[in-house]
Amino acid sequence: MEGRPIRKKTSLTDSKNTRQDILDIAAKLFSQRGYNGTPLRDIADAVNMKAGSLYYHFDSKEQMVLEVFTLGIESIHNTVLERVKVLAKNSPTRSILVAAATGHLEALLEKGDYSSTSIRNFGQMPEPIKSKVMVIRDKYESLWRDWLSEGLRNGEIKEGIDLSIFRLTVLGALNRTLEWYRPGKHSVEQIAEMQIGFFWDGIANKKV
Amino acid sequence: MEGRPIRKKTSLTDSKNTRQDILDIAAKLFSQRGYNGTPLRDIADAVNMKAGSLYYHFDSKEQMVLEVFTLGIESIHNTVLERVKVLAKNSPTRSILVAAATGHLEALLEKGDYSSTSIRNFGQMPEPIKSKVMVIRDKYESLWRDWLSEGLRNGEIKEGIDLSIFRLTVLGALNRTLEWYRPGKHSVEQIAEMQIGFFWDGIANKKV
DNA sequence: GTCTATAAGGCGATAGAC
DNA sequence: GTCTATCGCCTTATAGAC
Repeated sequence: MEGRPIRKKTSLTDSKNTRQDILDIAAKLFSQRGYNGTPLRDIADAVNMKAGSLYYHFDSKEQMVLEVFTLGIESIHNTVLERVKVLAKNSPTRSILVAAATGHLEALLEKGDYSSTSIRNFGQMPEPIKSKVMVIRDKYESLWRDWLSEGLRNGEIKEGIDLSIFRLTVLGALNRTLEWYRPGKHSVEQIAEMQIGFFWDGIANKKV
Repeated sequence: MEGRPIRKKTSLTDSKNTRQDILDIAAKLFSQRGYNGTPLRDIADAVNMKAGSLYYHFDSKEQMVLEVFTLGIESIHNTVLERVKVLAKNSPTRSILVAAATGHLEALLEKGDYSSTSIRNFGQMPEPIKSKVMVIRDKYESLWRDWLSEGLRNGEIKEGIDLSIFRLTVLGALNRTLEWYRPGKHSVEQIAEMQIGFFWDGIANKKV
C-alpha cells in the first residue's frame, strides 16, 4: 500500500518534508490543469511560499515534473505488484489480471495525483523527458507482457490473440478510466472486475 | 468520408480558406503540444502570418480551440455514422460495433488533428468550454448507448453487463489507441476488429 | 530555507497604418 | 486582410538580503 515513510521533523531541517509537500501540490495541479497550465507561482502559493523559493528545492520546473512522473509510474508498478503477490502461486491468469487491474486503478484513482499526472501529461512533454519516462513505463508494462504470455503458454488464453495489441488495449481502457470514474456507485475493485470481465469473457450471449 | 468542401479562391476574398488553414494548423499544434503549450505566434508562423493578424479571423484563442473541439467531435460522429449506415439493416450488434470502432479510429488516427485535440486537451480546458463540448460529446455517445441497449434487448448481449461501464471502457480503449498506434503493421480496420473482438468474444480459451 | 527584487523574455490581445 | 507596434501582464529563473 506504500504509505509515505514517516520522517521526524527536526528543528534543524525539515527540508525533506517541504520538498515532499511541494511535490504533492505540484502533482495535484499538474494533473488537474496540465504541466503547461500550471505556473510555479500557483504551486508556491499552495504551499505558502514565494515562487523563487522553490528553487532551493528544485533546479527547474522540468526537474519537478520528471520526479512526479517517476514517482507516479513507480506507484502504479508497486501497487499492482502488491495486489498480485498476495495471490496463491499459480493462480489463474484471469485472477492475476483482475488483481493487476485493481492495483492499477487503485494507484490511478485513489492516490492518484502522481500517477494521473504521468498519464495525462506524457504526450506533451519535451523529448528528453519522454525518453527517461518510457524506460520505467516499459518496465511496468513488462509485468503485463509476462502474465499474458504465460496465460497463452499454459492454454488459458486462446490462440490467435495478438498479445501486444491486447495489452495496449487493456492498459488504455484502464488509463482512460481516470477521465470518467467517480467514487460512489462502484468501488475500484468492482470496476476492475467488470473491465477484466469484459476482456476475458466477452459480452456476447453464447446461449443463443 | 467528408473531404473538405472545395471553395473557389476569388481575388476578392479568400477569407474562408485562410480561416480553414489557421484552424488546420491550430488543430495540429494543439494536438501535438497541447493548448497551453501552443502560443499563437507558432500558429501564425506556420501559416506565414503575424500573431496579431489571427484576430481578424478569431476573437480569441479560446474561440479557436472551441471550434477545433467541435469539429473534432463532429468528425468522429460523422465518420462513425457513415461506417455504420452502409451495413445492412438489422445487422448483428457485433458488426455494428466493429463498424463504429473502425469509424472512430479512422477519424482519430487518419484525419485526426481535430479529433485528437478534443481527446487530449479536454481535461485541461476551462469549465465554460468543457460544458459546451460535453453537449456534443454526449450526443455522440448516445449512438453507442442505443446500439448497446438494442443488443441487450434482442439477446445478443448477455444479461448482467453494466452497459454504461462497458461503453465507457470501450470508448476509453479506442481513445487511448491514439497514444500507441503507428501505421504499418496493422490497418485501422484490423485494430478495430481486434479490439471489438476482445470485448465481444473475450480472450479466454473456452476449449479447456 | 525563505524572502524581496528583478532580470529577460513570452504571452494574449488591441490600435491604427497600409 | 495583413502589417507594425505596443500594452499590460505573466512566466521561469537568478542574486543577494535576512
